[in-house]
Amino acid sequence: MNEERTRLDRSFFTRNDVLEVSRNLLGKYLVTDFGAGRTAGRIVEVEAYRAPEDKASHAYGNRFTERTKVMYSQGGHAYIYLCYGIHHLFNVVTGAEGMAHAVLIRALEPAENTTLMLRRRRMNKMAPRLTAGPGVLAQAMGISREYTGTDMLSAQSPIWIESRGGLVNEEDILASPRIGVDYAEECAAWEWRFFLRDNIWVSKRRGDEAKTMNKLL
DNA sequence: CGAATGATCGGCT
DNA sequence: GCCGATCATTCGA
Repeated sequence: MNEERTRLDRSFFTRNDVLEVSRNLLGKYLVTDFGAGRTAGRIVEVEAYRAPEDKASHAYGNRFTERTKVMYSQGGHAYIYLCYGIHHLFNVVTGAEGMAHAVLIRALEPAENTTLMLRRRRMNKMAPRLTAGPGVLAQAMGISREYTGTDMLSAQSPIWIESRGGLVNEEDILASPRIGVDYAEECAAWEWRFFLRDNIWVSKRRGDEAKTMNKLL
């Protein structure tokens, strides 16, 4: 098995098709190193947010505020914000500068230094709740909103994404509506959540999983 | 300046 | 399954 580690290059992120970038992120590795030890996880669940027409996106209608300005930067930057006053959600900015597309990373399969990840989550043993969900995976990886705007293509970035050689088969990628965007009217039905089939680290929420499986199989 | 609202989670029933 | 936590952000007065 080819296990060569290669950081994704700028052109991976600057592509305009955020749905394609989202699917391509499955199977890649999110890595952090803040000096106290490196942690890594394989990306198994993502959601695409496509500005400006996507009502679920913070940049819907090209809304530009202090928080969302990061979304307009060049692909490869990190957009991190606080959700429900508690959880830090990590997104990858994609597209050219000026396009506010983003991919929310929703779940990871722990891959490296699970000891440190468990400690950050104040957990004693391995369980899906370590990294199955956007808020908990950020906590496990040590990611907080102070890193929003970080260019992950910069050599000194403490957060980056790399390939470790394994490929994902297209038929192992399932799709469903995105989680928690019921307010987004017609956009709420768009099946822009992508996840790996039969992977125990994919987040469990709502009963839409079985329906999606039947529909796609 | 005040009020409403989340791209959620985990504990409790 | 339901519900409370908890606060940055946003928008309107």
